[in-house]
Amino acid sequence: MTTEEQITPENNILKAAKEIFQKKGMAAARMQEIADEAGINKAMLHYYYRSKELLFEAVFKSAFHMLAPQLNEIMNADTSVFEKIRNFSSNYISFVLKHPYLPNFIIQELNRNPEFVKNLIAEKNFPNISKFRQQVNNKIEAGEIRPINPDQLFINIISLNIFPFIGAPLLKGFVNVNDETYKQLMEDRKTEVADFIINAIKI
Amino acid sequence: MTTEEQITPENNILKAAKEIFQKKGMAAARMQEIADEAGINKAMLHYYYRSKELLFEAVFKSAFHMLAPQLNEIMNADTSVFEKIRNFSSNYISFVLKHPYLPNFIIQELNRNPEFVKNLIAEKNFPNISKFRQQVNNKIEAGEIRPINPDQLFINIISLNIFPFIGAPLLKGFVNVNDETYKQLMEDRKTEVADFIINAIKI
DNA sequence: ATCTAGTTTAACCAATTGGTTAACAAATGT
DNA sequence: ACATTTGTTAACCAATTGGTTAAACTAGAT
Repeated sequence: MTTEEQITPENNILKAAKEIFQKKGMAAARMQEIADEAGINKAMLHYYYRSKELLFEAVFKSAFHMLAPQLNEIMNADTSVFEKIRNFSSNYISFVLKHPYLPNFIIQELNRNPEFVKNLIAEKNFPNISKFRQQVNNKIEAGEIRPINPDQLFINIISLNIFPFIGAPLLKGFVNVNDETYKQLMEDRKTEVADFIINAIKI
Repeated sequence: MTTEEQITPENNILKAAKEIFQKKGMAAARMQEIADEAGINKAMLHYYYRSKELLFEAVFKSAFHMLAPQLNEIMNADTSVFEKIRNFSSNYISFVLKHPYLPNFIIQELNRNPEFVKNLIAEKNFPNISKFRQQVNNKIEAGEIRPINPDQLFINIISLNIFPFIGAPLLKGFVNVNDETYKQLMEDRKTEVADFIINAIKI
């Protein structure tokens, strides 16, 4: 009983808008282009979503809701720190390989409009890492992992999983590989990233 | 004898254009806004740089040349792998703390136009990591560090150093800290990141 | 059949944008 | 002193953009 994607005009528009907004960003996206992508008249966009700004917000929230709850679920799950690191890395890389434009879109638009994050925090499923923090501190006290600021560890986990996608064009140049080889590197990271992190903190 | 920043009209425009382009991106930046920032007439922008596209390219290359040579120098220096990791982390974080918009600007525009990277690769100072690769492989054979694909290690180094700046708005929300506290986290990373990486690979 | 509500379209509009132009001012050379 | 190049400005322009409108089409209700 997954949420069936109905083929309402709203969803059709949203899908087209996602495509264009995520590829070009808010400023460079054109309403006409979105209408073409959706195969409808431009006026329909304004009929269903009042303005470009509102359509963009709908797209952004939809995109964010695809990513954030996953993070939340994993971080608050009833599993060990190491399992969380493994699950998150594996799940996120798999997910992003299927939606390559998503992370860059979110990061970019949050940089463009940092206040936007306040809206997101207010929502119910906004990721909360307090449980993770506690678990890390417990492990440190138990002498099972090296002393580390849990926030820094969290930042490291996110960085290692997300940046390789956002920085793909640059990194492809640096390591000098073609798209296919780079994709294989990303596949490998599903397990490599977690191993790397766990090695870094395990005593 | 550092390259003195002359106060020619070209440099004045370039500085203003950097400010605006890096804050808003190519598409959202307005020529009038750049002119205002530079305190000159809009027509002057076209007098010194023919078009928005060319002005943007000048800004982009100038920005890239601030970052890439540093990477190249450190990676090709006559120092050990561990020293390179420490130097790079410390230098880069210090540098980016002074130029917070830079990494996001470069990453964003390379995603918008991935072919751009081909131009950059052709330039003389484009980072080359072959020496680093060789050093890592030697260390692995010598049994001093764990087996790891040098390219993956390189990607990890870059990710851990750069993403916390690009993803700052999001990460500030996740770890729930204010700007000042977050900046302190970044200061700490000058040494924490290198420690983390070295712990991950050292046997 | 016809009324009504929602849906769709083509034509239109005002504002903005990158870019040009032609006249004017300031140096620079002779 | 004069001419020529270089720098600067305000006014202008064509194209594009997000958004509107009024008329037409559809489908269900009566």
